[in-house]
Amino acid sequence: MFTVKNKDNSARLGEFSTVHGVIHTPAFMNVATAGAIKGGVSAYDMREIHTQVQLCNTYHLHLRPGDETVRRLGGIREFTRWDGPVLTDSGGFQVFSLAALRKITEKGVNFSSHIDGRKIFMGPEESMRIQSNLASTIAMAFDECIANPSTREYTAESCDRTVRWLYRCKEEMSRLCELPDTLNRKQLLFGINQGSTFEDIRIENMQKIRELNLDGYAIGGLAVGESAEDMYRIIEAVEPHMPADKPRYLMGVGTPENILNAVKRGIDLFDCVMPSRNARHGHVFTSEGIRNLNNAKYIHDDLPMDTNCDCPSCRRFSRAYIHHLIKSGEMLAMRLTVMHNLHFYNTLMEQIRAAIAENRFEELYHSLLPTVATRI
RNA sequence: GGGAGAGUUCCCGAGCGGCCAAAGGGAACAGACUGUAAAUCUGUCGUCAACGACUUCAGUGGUUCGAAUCCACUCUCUCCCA
Repeated sequence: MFTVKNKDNSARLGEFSTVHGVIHTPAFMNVATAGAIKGGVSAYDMREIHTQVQLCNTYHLHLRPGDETVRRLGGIREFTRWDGPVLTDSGGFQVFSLAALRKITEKGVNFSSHIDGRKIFMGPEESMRIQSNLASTIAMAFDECIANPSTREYTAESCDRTVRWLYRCKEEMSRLCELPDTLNRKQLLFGINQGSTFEDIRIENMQKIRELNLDGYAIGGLAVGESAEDMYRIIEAVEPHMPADKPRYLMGVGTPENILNAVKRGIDLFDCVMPSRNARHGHVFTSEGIRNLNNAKYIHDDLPMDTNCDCPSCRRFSRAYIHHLIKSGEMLAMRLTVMHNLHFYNTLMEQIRAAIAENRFEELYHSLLPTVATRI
């Protein structure tokens, strides 16, 4: 059940009620691909950094430890001890990112496992069954994330196939939710819009998939190499065709700047690997801009990573200490920077929500934009 | 005192007459990262007025058209025997 509480121009403040809790939107979902946020952040840390939703991956958990295993252990929420909402990605992105190891047919995709090279098949039905076993709050449709650039012909052909897959996803999900021993019989299903950078294909695709009346809609296949302008252009083109009463999720995006721009254009949900991955690599997002804590200039810097931050890391530790931990290869460095970056993203979303509630989103947008992408 | 071996660019370590400013690591410095095959990857790493020039392979002297590589002596270190 999704309700829009307030609209500030196109920016929306929403409440998304699920069986596993309410998600206040706009929200950033914290990526825990294999059931944990990389960098040593567990479910009990996630409350401290204001996480609302955990995102896990169908493909990874299917390979290891196996979705049947997760099911026997009570589902992904019980398994990871994260009691809030969980969104599972369908494995569709792996169709794209493991491109060298796969073959796509109408039925589905043959992958080569990145772990041991063994052949695995995944189609819409397999993806739904796995996600049903994982018992996430929200399942994503099995799609093909089209590479950029792609030809018009290939894009059209792939989108049509993804729509056919979507029908199969919905049917299989409905069937699974009817089964008495299904762990989450209220599992939600989101459809995914594709169409590369072709506005007309994007719109046509959106019109087709909204007919299925799914629980939410995602825009996929962006932030895969196209310019930010192209990305915003596509969002602007598609957004008017997305149901107003359903959550809208921009998959895999992005930088704080991207998020501000997407919220401004009516997007409610985000996820991205960037805050956690960049943190592991020493880059932290702060209220003053982006810092690279690898840099020698932090050797004697006794201030916290972000002087305006009250995350567990900034409340206690200095840039100099974290710089030293990075240089020494201490895993604590990653934990502290990852927690900070996710806290930064999660509280950025809180600021955005507060601003929309008070009809001052534009103001926030203009005050944040100049610093958020600056390297310091 | 006798014998054996070794000294290479910040460190470790290859090279054993020309293709050597010198492999490969490490360290250091910088950069990338957008539904995570990523605690990963890339670049720089003797000096300079830099598509070229200059100074380097413990030191000094020599052999050679040409030496980090061969010879002599010196210094330093390691090991073995007394």
